[in-house]
Amino acid sequence: MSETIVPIYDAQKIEKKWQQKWAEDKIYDSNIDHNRQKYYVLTMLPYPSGNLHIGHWYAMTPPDAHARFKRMQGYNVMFPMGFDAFGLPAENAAIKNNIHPSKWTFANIDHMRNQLKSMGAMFDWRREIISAKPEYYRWTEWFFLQLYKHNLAYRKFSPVDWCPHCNTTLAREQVWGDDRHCERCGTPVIKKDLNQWYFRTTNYAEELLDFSEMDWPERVQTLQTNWIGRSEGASVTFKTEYGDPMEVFTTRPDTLWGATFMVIAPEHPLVAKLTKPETAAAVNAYVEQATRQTDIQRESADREKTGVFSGSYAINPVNQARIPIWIADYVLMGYGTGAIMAVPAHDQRDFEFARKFGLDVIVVVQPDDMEPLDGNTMTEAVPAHGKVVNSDHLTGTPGDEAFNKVVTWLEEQKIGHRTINYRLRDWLISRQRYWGTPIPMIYCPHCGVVPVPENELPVKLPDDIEWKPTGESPLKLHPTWKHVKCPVCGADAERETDTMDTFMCSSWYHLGYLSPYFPTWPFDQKEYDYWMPVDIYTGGIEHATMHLIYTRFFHKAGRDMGIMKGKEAMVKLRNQGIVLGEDNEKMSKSRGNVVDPDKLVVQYGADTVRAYLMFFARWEMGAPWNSSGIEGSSRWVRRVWSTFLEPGDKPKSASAETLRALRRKLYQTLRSVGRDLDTFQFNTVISGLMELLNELTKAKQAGAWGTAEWNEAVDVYLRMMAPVTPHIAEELWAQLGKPYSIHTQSWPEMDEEAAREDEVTYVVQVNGKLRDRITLPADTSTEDAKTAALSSKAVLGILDGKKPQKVVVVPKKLINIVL
RNA sequence: GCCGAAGUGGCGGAACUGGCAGACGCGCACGACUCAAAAUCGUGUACCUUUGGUAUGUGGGUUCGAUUCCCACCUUCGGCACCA
Repeated sequence: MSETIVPIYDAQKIEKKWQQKWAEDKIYDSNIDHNRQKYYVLTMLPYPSGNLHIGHWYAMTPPDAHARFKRMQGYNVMFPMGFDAFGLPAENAAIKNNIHPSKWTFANIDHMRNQLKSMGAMFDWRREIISAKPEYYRWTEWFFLQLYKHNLAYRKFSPVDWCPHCNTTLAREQVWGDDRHCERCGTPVIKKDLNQWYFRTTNYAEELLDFSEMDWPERVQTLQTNWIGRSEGASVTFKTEYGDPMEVFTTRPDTLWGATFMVIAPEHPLVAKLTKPETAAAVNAYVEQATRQTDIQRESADREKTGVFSGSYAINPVNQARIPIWIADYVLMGYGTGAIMAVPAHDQRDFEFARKFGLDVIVVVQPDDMEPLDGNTMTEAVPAHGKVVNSDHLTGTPGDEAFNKVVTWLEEQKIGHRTINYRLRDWLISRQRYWGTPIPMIYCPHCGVVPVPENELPVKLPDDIEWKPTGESPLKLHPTWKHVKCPVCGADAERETDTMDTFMCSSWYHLGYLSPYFPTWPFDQKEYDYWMPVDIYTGGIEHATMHLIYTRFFHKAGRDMGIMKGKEAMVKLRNQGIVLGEDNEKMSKSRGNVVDPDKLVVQYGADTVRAYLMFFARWEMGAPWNSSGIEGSSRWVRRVWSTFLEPGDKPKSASAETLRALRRKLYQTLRSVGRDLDTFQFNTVISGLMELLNELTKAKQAGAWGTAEWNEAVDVYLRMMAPVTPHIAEELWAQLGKPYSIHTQSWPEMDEEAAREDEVTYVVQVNGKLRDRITLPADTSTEDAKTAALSSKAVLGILDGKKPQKVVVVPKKLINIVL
């Protein structure tokens, strides 16, 4: 063989060369083309932390292969990339290193953009957006104003979750775990009373539960459904002795007659009014210690119930019973109305409370399959549904009718109505930080809350800023920034000094790419009408209840305001898993198990890294990194190189049978690789290509090199490889004298005839056990196959003259002889 | 406690509609090449009491036939959780 004339595979050189050429030739520019079907591929944009992580490669390069595949199939594909550039790390770095967040952020972006380019992805960089640029955030501000105009943004003074380490408030979604810690830094959150801006996400609770016409993973649907937490029930208005209405929510209106007391949260507004002089001392002490308690202590489910009697009574509207009102922290101000009717016989929490404080337990539901219940002797609540008892005119109602019957009656009596309660809260967007989008509002002593006029947007962040982590927004401490004239009356007024949650920036970035920094509207309508909705969106599962709910809310609100169109912005969603360190732990600097993609690119080349990331795990599962595993992908890439470039022995001497087999395998692979690139089964894309290479090697040894079939196979192989390993595919394409560029070629045509099997191997089973294999022509009739199986030596030996009871023939697969 | 996902060789994983379990790769072993090593190439690689038998977390079921469908359980991971 003539190794000397075959160039060495130099990934570094090839990859740089082609990346440069593709950029010069603008082959990945995506423009409106009404003659072609559009395909918008979107991958969650990175935060410019400073360095690209292997996780970014894992998240981005397989979708890139998918995008490239779609492009070869003839779609007009847009695959944009940008940076989610506002956020705390920049500000923390600023404080630590005394460097301006903007400087830090934009330097990181420049570095990371180059790292991203080393992937060889088909990003259309003309469409890049950076959320921290005023040209971008003016529209984030504008969206805020639209939400405000449409009464979807409001300001409220209330206790909010506050991270003492990040010195800012957090949305409910950003508080995680049993100990209620900050999603970003892990510090347990505390409560603070602040005046904050909210979006009415709860207005869309019901619609957000509807996933029809969406191809989103079940897992995300479940997470979001649980997060929204819908419960059907009734709202019933009790009255205090003084006539104050006290609304409660219950999922069990059929137990209303069993309410023996009421419980209100320690923060409930009626606490003071209901407290009698003789109970004041106890109530005040209880409320005070409840406030002091952390949420961790208050919310642990196994904790013993505590509470105190308010001194007042309420009237149950269904039977005029006079029942005591208690104050207890097992009732949460944040869910329902902060007040409950307690039915100890049928709710375990109420039962424990009643037993501890000696309150009545009245049975009003009797399940058919249980002994008659007795409130005085029962040891736990019976939450099961069943026949209504002891409930005036409703006594005797079967369990399955009780709910509707009671609610209808409540509505007739005008004491209650059917309602639905959600766990979902409104989205708290105020952050007491500098590096975010300013909230474009002004507080005027005469006019109150006044929005900044749209033609004055953007409200820009000041550059000269002091870094004092005080818990107040740095904008508040700036000497001049907040002082403005009221746009309505001209009086001295003050700007809002809080900035927005960065999830606000990422709620509409998919629209930012359509026409970056468009001057007159958040996007160019022509681009919107052509490209939207996003055809496939990919990203990490950790955003299931944050970004992915916010962005759905944003789209629906935008649609209702006439800005956006359609039910959802992202039709299809796929989540990648996590690449763990070699030690099977999450990668972190402190563990020292971080895999650096830059080093891998230097060592193996981007194509090998791409191939390995697609091959080594099920993409949606993720797996621990394996540094010797990547050698396999590297070998594959180098074997492709040498197999295609080195001439074979005995060229053109292969038998017709060899060449037929080669084409068969080639087109069978084309079928599976195309299917798998379409359905995100990247690992089998690579294994399919590996198998085919093994077949090519065999054919080459058998003298196929130089034949028309060989050349056809190489051509098809390179096209199939192009989405996965774009550089080596382009280089080999060029070396073999084919016209530039392989990435503007179309996906190979399927040849069904070539892929057809001439022969099929039937598995012969006796009683389901494998006994023989027989190879028959593909067009053998089932009858002939059966005859062949029954005359197989192995079968005859087992049958030993007996007659089979039954013979099952699965065409082209299997024959099972049942004795 | 509730909701969800996943359990297949030493490892990552494959198996399209219920039809040959373990494709492909890693690792390992042996061999070729080499003075030697690396690289490369080739062969082998689930287990056992081996004319056969057992194996896809465990135990059942449906079926001629189950990794695949059904029931119960176990383990791991993720989410929610005094949510009325």
